[in-house]
Amino acid sequence: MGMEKTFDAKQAETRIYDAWEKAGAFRAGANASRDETYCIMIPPPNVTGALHMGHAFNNTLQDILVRWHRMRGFDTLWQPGQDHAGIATQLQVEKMLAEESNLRRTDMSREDFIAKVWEWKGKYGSTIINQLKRLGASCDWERNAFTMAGAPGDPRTGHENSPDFHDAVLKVFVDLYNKGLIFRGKRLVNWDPHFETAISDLEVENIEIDGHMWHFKYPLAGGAEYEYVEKDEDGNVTLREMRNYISIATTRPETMLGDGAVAVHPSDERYAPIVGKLCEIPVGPKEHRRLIPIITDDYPDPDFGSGAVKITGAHDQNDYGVAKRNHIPLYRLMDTRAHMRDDGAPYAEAAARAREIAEGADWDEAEIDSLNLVPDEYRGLDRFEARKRVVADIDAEGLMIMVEDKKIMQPFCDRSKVVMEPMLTDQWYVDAEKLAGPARDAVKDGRIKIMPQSGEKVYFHWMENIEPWCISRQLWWGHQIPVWYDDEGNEYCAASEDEARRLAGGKALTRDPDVLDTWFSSGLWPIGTLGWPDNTPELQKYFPTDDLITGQDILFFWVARMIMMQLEVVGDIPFHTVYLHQLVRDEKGQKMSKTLGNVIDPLDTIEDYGADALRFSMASMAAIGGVLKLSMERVKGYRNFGTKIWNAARFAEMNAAFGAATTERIADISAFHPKATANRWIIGEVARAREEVDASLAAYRFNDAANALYAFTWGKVCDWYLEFSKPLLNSDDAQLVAETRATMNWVLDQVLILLHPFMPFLTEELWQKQPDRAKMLIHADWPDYTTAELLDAQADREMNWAIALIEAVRSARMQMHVPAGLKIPMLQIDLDAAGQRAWTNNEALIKRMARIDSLAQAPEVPKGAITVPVEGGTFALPLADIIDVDAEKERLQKSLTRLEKEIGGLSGRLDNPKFVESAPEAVVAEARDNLKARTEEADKLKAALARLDDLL
RNA sequence: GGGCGUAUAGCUCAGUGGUAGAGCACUACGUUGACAUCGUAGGGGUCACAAGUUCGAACCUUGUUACGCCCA
Repeated sequence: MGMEKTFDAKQAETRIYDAWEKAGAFRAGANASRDETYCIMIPPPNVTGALHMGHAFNNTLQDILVRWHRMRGFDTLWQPGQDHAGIATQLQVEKMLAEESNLRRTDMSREDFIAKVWEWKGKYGSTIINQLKRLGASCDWERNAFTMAGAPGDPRTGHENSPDFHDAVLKVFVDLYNKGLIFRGKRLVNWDPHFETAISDLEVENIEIDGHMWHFKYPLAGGAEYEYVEKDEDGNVTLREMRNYISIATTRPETMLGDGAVAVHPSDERYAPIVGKLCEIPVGPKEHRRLIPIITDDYPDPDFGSGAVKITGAHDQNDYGVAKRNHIPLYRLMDTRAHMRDDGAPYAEAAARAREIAEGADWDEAEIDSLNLVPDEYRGLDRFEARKRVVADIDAEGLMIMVEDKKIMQPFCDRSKVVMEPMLTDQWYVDAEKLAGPARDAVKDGRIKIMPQSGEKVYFHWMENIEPWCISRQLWWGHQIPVWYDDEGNEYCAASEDEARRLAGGKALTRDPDVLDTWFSSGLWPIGTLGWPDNTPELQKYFPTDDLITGQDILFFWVARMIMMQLEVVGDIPFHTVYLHQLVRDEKGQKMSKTLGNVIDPLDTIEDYGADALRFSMASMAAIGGVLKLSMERVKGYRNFGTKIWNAARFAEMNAAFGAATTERIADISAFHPKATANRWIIGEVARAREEVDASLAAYRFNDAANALYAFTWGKVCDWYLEFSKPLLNSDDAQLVAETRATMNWVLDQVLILLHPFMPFLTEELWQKQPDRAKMLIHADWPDYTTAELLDAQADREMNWAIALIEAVRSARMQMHVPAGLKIPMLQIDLDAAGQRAWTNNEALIKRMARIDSLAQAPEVPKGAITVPVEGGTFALPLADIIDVDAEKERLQKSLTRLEKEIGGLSGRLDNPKFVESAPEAVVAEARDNLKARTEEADKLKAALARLDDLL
């Protein structure tokens, strides 16, 4: 009963994975045989997540590194876990509640809602973990961590052994607060009107959309007029007219209601006559039109639009800066849903007060914030509806100059996809600038290496322009901020309410309702998962961790913050190397998105081609800094590669060289010295492959490692060695048969070992077909033999000579249309000693593979024979009956042309005295050798061509 | 507008100063006892463009063009 013809991935993968898990093969320290540790922290997927190609790519690379280190005997930990993903998870649960019981979050208490979230997490939160298992990820799942572990209400399902992440997060908050690195302030934040929470700068996506730019007249107060003069570059007057207004352009007319000023550049002569005067916002009830001052500031660009801009400090980042500099009030127009405010005094009252302020009355921030300057008829409207109404009203009054269609950049919230609204609110901030210094230095001085190197440049650029990090979110699902307030608004920051009350001297306290940005907690991932603040054995052993493999897109979100926070909290770097990879795109290079419909689900791919094929594809395309364009054709190709390996093993098994049928094994390769050149040769090739794979992986060149394995396994083992082995295995020489079986058995084992990190399932399945395994392949010992030990230079030369001869004969046969099955005689014209030895040692396999039935000596190439030049000699194929003279001439001429081109290049270089002088000796010597060899070969071809001419 | 990149075979991409590579696709032939998810043999390149450095440039420098991503 032999092996099947193909590997049944569907049937085998879960079985094998279960066996690994059951054996505890992934546990921290499993298979450790040395003191060195190796640790990777998984970028924690969201509990709401489902595996996409980005995860598949990211985790394939991690798994390759982890398996490689584990097999090499490092004390290895791949720390898994999940992120509580504040907004995403809250949204998911709110949706579920709405569908199931038509309830809104606010219909229940915060505690009850949180309980629902935990319940949801217990039910659905492990989806992605099971998917990672399908991919073959060898994480230590018993240590699965969770960024909300230990928070109130945690029932501990799915992360039973996670350290109390919550405690760590609160401790860090309190510490940073006490060091003055966390502060609270009223600033303009990015506000998500859908989720009604602040978000950080990084969570805003600027997208260019089709918009409009409206140009309006802001009439001067009291009907004043001025002479408006426009000049061209040379100072010639191009327009001169009397105006009673100033022209203002805006993409957001609804915010006009909150204008606090109109600003022009101080050097702008056009408006010099009216600077300091008041103008009227052309909207709202006529009798209460608000007046605002015309001021100067460097912000307006005189060449853009009219050169005058309206300043709405509470609803635009740039305007906010201008307003702050010029003491312009920040009038807030919208509520948390970005509807026009519907609170406070009637418009007439508010507008009257605003007028006093514009004319110089004193004011404070609290008063300004309470003033609702939305005219009564717009109150409660959605901002976009308000925009339409404002535009229509101004137009009706004849104050609209024009409206341009324009591409505008609009900020969207990356989660809710609604237009972000800048909003003036109280929020908590981390003083990121203070944390940035040490984080920058860690990369600058090389303690942390970021790959590709361009990532470092991007990192520095961001670090040098870093802004305070807004960390409070107006959500319920998350780490609630550990700050309490007394009746007078004093803050008490402490890790527990008891502690806060002690600080407050027993006063009644209310806790800040906000929660922390999810990235604040994931920023503590490296230490938090290892049990910090307790000094656990794992923390001592695995921290700092080694490699961080993650997507380029979260360099700022996560990587930079981890570096900043770990350095601040424990004074050490979180990892040594950051490997940033690109997003996975479709084969045309487009982002995969639901709207484009080009999403490839990795689970479908695994279903169709097996996890190994997907993994190998990702590895082979993971060039440093490259874009990964995934094509199913490629995955299919690597599925075929798996089949090829499978069949190589099958062949070996049929020949008693693999599996249960194995008769010969090699205990110590360095003490094994086979006789046959082919056996000696392939052993050297294995050593080459091992060195190449190790060197590539050490340099994070996954593609080089994968491609080296592919070329070795298919191109050397299958294409040549297995073919060479056929005559050897059929030999009458029992000793020869035995050594070939032993060699083949060893070679296939090495193929399985070296490929295991890339294709763990198929290789483990094959490995276990041989019953005498001491350990599973996942724990097999990674080899350390070298070419210095195992490569036999003479065998190498001989086999390469034989391969070249076989290829030359095959090529000649094919071009002469010799039937593939036909065995033909060959003549040896001349051959040096090395060639002679190579022939004698490998006669059987050369004859078989070139389909030669006999070799005879001949003094010269007979007329009508085909010349086959090789290194150190010439062979000929007497095909007088079959030969097509023209075809042969064409064949020879083609080779000759190619050679002559090469010869031309080589001699050109060698004739140049400067080349001989300046180039390294080795390069010159190589060129000379090449020239000599090429010239000899060309001479043979010329002679052959001459003989053909004789025939005619 | 600023920053970071990319441009090499029909496609997707490697390429580390010494004269061009892989996979897929394509063409022809082929079931010879591992494998047709295969084998054998082929065809295919002005390395975006221009200038410079160098004995020598796909590779280093500068500029141009086109495209991508990030930030405003």
